[in-house]
Amino acid sequence: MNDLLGSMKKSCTCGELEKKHVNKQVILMGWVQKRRDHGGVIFIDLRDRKGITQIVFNPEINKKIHTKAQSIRNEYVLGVIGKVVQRPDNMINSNMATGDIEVLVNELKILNTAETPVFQIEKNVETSESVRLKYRHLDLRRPRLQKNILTRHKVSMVVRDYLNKNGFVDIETPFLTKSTPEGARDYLVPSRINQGAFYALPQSPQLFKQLLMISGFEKYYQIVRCFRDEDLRADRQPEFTQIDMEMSFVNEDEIIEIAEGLIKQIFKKVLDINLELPFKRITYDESIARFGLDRPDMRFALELCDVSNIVKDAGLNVFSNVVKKGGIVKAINVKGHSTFTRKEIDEFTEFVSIYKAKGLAWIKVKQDGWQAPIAKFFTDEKKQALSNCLNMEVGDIVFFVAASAQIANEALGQLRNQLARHLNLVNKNVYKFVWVTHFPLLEYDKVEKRYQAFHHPFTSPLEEDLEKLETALLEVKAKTYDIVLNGTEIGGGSIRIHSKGLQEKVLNALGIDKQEAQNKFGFLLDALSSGAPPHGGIAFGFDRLVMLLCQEDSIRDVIAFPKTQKAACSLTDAPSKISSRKLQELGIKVSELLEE
RNA sequence: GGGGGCGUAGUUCAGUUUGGUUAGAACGCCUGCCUGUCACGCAGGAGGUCGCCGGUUCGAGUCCGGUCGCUCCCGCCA
Repeated sequence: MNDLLGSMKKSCTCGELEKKHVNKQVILMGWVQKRRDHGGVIFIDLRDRKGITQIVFNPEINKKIHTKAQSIRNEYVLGVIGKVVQRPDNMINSNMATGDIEVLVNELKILNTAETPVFQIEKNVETSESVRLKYRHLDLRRPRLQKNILTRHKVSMVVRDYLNKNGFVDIETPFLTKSTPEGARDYLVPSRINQGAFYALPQSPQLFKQLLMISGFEKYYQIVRCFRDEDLRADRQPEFTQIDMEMSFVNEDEIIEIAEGLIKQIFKKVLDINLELPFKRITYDESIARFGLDRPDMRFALELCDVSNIVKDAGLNVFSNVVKKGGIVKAINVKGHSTFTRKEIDEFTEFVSIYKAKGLAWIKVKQDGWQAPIAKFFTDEKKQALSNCLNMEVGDIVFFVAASAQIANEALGQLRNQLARHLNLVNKNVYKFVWVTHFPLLEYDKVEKRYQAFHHPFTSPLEEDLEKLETALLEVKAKTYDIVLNGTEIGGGSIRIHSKGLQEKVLNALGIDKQEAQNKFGFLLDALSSGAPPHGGIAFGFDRLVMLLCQEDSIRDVIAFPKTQKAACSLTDAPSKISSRKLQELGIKVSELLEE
């Protein structure tokens, strides 16, 4: 039988006692981190969220309590009353925050016993993720997740504080909402009252925050859950959190400025790092040209170079044929690494094949000339041109990918990051931000055979590109801005369309005719015609941001109760089957194929 | 939908290449001893459906087929 808490009240935490508290009577409560039973004296490390304090049971001081303490095991929950005493000089533990003192116990309550945990509640005891997820309540006791979750809390506080002070209003938006045709797959919720009809969980509060601007709130924010029914990744969960913002009467610069201020505050308050503002800005086109990706890691150079014009008639068919078909040849010069082995090059070749590159050509620049299978195809003149373009010097190795622009850029951009990892060029303690602006408004989906919004269908085109809406859709750039930190997109936004006419035009370009537009977005179009102010906003991936601040590799490690890659919760076993009665109530019949 | 990795004591792993006696180690756990430890120490002990199902074989942790789970990635994620 456990002891009752009664009127016992924690007087301090296990992390705060030091020399100046000596002789004080204290009441501590917490979990047993470790017991060391010497037959005579028993030491117990008592842990709470703030730290660990050594408590001592001495049979000479209190025989009865000492006897009781013999039954204590790891993770038991204790309440103790005792006196803070200074440790003898030679027994001070300098590795411990509270190592100067210990607490001599004169009253002990065993508030709860505990089964031996399936894994040790300690730092640096490796445990597989499946076990950690199944016993998440135990994993959350450990220092790593405690720290991450507290960091997450701190970020959230800083965000709220900053936005509140800047006049933003926290407004909740519905979770039970309308399915939209564009974008990710929706999570659906059946309606019992309207059988056969479904709500969708929001992929983001996009339209609601625009409506709030139309309602005149001018500055909105929310730290809000979003839902997308797509396959998971280390940085993608089916439910995730955004810092969502929207402002009226602003242009891109004002939103970027507010967002930069927010990031600066977070880094200052959470990591005590002073970021320099403003962050660098590059356009989407420049980002793709120089780094191959729309989320460049700016911690290292290794820029890409388009060599199509030089190699297209160099007599090397794999290059010239690609250029003839409208593709490109891009190259990356890895300075000073002509020492790459055959095996390393093979690995890089295999790496780019993930991104559909069919091969990876290379040239090693040696003292006595080029060493490369493709070298013989180049005339001296071409060699010189290539050398100049890529700044090739003795000791360098250059990699080439020839493919469609999309594949070549993606493959070489990914290779760029891979090379940086391989060569250890990335410093984990450096934080390089960059804004990537002016994304295309639309892209062409070859599978669906139609245009799709690159960002979302409510994004405003650049004013100077409005005419191209009629003539060259794919050349229209948009008023967008993504913020990228060390190669990870942590946020993005846009200026929205606030005129009904333009919105209809863009929907039309997306292949949504007037009738369909009215059905699906009628409420927005109506609102736009009711006096909508110019407005725009941004959303940050809260989990990703916290992940980077915690130097974790997966957002699962900054979410208290994450899902597995099959979108299941190991702790609760969700999702699970439901009774036929409940299904009936909802008017839902599960396909026979799925039933056993 | 596709490709890669992993699955052996409570936990982390070795053993699988080349099938062969009783499947090992560390940590944890249990018992006893121990009055100054803090990775306490000493002595002893318990603990395994080798993910699951099937096949090959005299014999399978090991080989083959299937399946489930975890994970990384491609596709997907406006």
